[in-house]
Amino acid sequence: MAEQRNPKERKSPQEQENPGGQKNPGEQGRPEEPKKARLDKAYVADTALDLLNDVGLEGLTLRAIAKELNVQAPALYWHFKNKQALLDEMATVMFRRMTAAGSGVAGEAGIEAGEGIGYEPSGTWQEWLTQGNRQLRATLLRYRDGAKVFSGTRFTGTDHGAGLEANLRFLIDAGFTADQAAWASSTAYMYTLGFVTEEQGMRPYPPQEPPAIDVAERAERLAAYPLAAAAGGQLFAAYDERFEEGLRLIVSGIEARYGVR
Amino acid sequence: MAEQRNPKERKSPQEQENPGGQKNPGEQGRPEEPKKARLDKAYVADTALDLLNDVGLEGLTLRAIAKELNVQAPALYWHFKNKQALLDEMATVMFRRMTAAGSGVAGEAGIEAGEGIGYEPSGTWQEWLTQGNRQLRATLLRYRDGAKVFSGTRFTGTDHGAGLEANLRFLIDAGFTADQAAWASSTAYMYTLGFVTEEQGMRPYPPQEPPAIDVAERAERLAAYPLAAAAGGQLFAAYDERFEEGLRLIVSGIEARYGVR
DNA sequence: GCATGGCCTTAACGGCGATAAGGTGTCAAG
DNA sequence: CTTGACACCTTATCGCCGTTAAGGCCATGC
Repeated sequence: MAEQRNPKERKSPQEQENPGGQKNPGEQGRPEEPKKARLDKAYVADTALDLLNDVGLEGLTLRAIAKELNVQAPALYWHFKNKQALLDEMATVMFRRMTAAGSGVAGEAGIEAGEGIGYEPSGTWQEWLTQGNRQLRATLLRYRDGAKVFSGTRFTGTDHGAGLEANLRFLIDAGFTADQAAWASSTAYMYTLGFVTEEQGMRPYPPQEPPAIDVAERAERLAAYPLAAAAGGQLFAAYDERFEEGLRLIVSGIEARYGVR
Repeated sequence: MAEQRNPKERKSPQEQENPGGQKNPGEQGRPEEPKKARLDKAYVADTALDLLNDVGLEGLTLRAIAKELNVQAPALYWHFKNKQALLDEMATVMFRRMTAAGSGVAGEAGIEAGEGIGYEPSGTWQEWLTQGNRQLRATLLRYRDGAKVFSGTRFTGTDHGAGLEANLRFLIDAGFTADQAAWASSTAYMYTLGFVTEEQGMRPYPPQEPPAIDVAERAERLAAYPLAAAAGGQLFAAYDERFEEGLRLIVSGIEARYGVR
């Protein structure tokens, strides 16, 4: 199944990989109403991913997706056995886009870089791991509820295999044992996923201020707990710095505990 | 709101904190069919939490909860403005149960110990943090989809305030700055939440073998990626040890980076 | 020219969260 | 003792969800 698409823009299946052949002959509808384009898995997943940013996960219904595709909802069942399968495909697309930017991160359900394109091992393992998890976070943040979609998924293909392999390889080559490599990348992965899940739970989309929780109001409610109130500002804002600091803590821990610098 | 209930068994609101007063007078139904007991928030949340372990989050419908309570579904709207409010209450109950066992963990939405009962500061900050996150994981694991219920929640009360306060206080007393304390506990919290979310996504409930993913089958699929396949065994089993190792990594990182031992 | 089968449509089902409106029992005021 | 108010629950119903069944259209291969 050598399915590869360029990740630039969402295209109908006709446009992609059919540059010469003329399908869809009886073009007689109004030009305003986009003419019905044959669907395929990737196109549907792509469209759904776009729609996700508009309506969020709870608004992402099959009917809404179908409408976006100028199609009736049951049509989707020709391409996916159920909604979860569509969500899985969406997560796979997200994953491919992340790896397209390169760098490594690995974990539980398989989350990592590589996948066909050349993962270029370069820099220290610290940079590799940090950059990989940054990349993961950035990818998840690109989509509303991205972390939930992602972690609700079980990867079915072997897409993640190559990436996980590359990731472990890199760490092992840097001097870790296989177990240590797995532990290290898994810990960072769990942290990142947990972080972004919370972040997206609190933050509106698209990422912008003000946050969903009124920091001032919260401080008042917690007046009896000065430290907690003070931490509130730290905790509900400055996600970027907090994420980076956590990553640094984990990297420091790996260095200290496994003695690999 | 000095609401404290012993966490042994689920009790109807009549039984709890009404030892003398006689409500529900005309007791004339069959003893087999449990007589309709007046509801209240805590009783409903308690029942829903029990039901959660049977049916999972996606099976936890208002109608199912109502049936468990021998009541019609709309009755729940008298006590909760909507389903999310019920889920919030459930998370609060989980939180209280965790703190009843004592120890500290703090994070984003507020997750920590204390709450009325005396949090007893004892031991090193390393033990405090480790034990707190262990406690958090154990609590989340007690309920099917516990992590999802928990992290989908925004705490409304000030329940978590006292605990967060205690947690930060402990770390600051141990020698951290306020920022460091917040970063450290937040990082550990994100890790734990991410870990258990993934763990519960992979594992059936109740926690038992075999895991949801066939390790052998997976290894075969990933035959081309020997490291990844080998890591699969590590990654999909032995959750306890992996969690502990990740915690150790984080604690080591805090020690190393902040220089507090 | 006709059958085949891939892809989509229309129709409908059961179940969901939620709302509206009305009943019933408890209890304090008169 | 009567009455009115109000807390709490019921019945009926809404619109939307994911999903299934059945059938129609149309490009293609013989």
